[in-house]
Amino acid sequence: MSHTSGVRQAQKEKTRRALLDAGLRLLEDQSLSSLGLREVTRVVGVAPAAFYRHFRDLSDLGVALVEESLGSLHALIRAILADQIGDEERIEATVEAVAEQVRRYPAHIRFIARERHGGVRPVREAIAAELDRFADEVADAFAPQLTPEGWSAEDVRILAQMYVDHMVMTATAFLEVPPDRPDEERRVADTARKQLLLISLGRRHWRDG
Amino acid sequence: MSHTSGVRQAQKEKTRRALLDAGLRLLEDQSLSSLGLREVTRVVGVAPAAFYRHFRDLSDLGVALVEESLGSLHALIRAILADQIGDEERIEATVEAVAEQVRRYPAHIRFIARERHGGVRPVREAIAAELDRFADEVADAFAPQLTPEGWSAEDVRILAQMYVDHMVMTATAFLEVPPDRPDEERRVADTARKQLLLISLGRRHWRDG
DNA sequence: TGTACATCAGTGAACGCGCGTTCACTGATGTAC
DNA sequence: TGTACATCAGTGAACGCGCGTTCACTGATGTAC
Repeated sequence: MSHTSGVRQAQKEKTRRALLDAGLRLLEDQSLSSLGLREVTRVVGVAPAAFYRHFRDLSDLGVALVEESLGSLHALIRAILADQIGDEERIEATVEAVAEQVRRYPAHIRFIARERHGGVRPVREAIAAELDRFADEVADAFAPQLTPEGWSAEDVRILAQMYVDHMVMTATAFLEVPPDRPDEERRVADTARKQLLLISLGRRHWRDG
Repeated sequence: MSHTSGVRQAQKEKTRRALLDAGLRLLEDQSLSSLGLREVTRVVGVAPAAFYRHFRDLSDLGVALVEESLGSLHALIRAILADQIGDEERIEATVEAVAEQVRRYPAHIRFIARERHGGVRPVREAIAAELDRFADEVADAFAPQLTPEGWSAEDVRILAQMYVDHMVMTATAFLEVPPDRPDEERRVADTARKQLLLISLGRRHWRDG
């Protein structure tokens, strides 16, 4: 089993990580379709040709970044959904979790926001697929409560999609807050909470509206 | 007043339009930061240097495209807001208007969606400024009804922003429908209407929630 | 443990190519009288 | 209306530059015995 423990393997993995990190860093001020392969290898300090030992091309690296970027968010959402808590606490927890995620991984979030509708199809498709899986999970978490209230599966899914879209929107709103402006950050959080509350109110009155 | 009527002036304007159209067309499958100046002039059939008679650089052309892209949408929204009609009819009219706009100007809408968080700052800022003006207008249209109900100006503005964001979201959802799939298009419209209805229900119960 | 051979991540030089920008120019359009 | 000069949108050649990709290579790591 030299595959997982060798020195060579570990060094290769280290270079791969460095390429991903350099790519992500460079993507803070440009989009994937204008990122250069040589630019990435220059930051890492390896020869341009070394890139091909790890990725077929830059869109391949982009897809790897999608998985990494949405992976942590995914785990986080699942944790919030699992908790059996009331609407208002859930809203509070969701907005705080999104804020924290943006604080910790701003480059990942920016990458997703930028490339979601960006110029590189495989990356766009990877993001769309991940966000769809998100919405499915949210729908599964809502179904036990809403189905007995008379909600159809389609309507539950529509609501779930709205939550996911709102989360992405909120994340990008946090991103646009300049650093060291906690007042603006609070305003964004406040807006997000109110919007979630509005959706929540709509949901409660859905069947009697 | 040779400025508005001369033959020379008219020909210059024609070339400028051709550059904008070529740019927009090329931006259907790539993002602005990877678009080439020579690529644009090649499509138009002029020398690369001719570009500089019309725009300083490609991000300058991008900003011009933002104004053009959001201008027509702007007029359209104002028309919907001006009509004194009920919630459900307004939702119907809004979704249909967005669908029609996407059918007519798909490239413009795609451009906005792509560059809203894209890699070119001046363009991002132009889009953000235009969308903010949208939200202001929507807020102004809602205020007369909501203020007497006890809504604060901030909350009206938050609601307005939610509508604008939802419209952009719906537009991009329509864009992702493959051509000649009226069934999928209907599904997107249905989802958009239900989401707007949910927001509308939330709004009605805002003050007694 | 020691030796001989295999693997393969990273090198460095080379390639052809298209890019953005500059410049002096041309010739049709515009203006003054 | 006709003439002489000014303007300026578009030309075409030239420039230096960095790009992505290829290739045979090197030398440290891994494997078999």
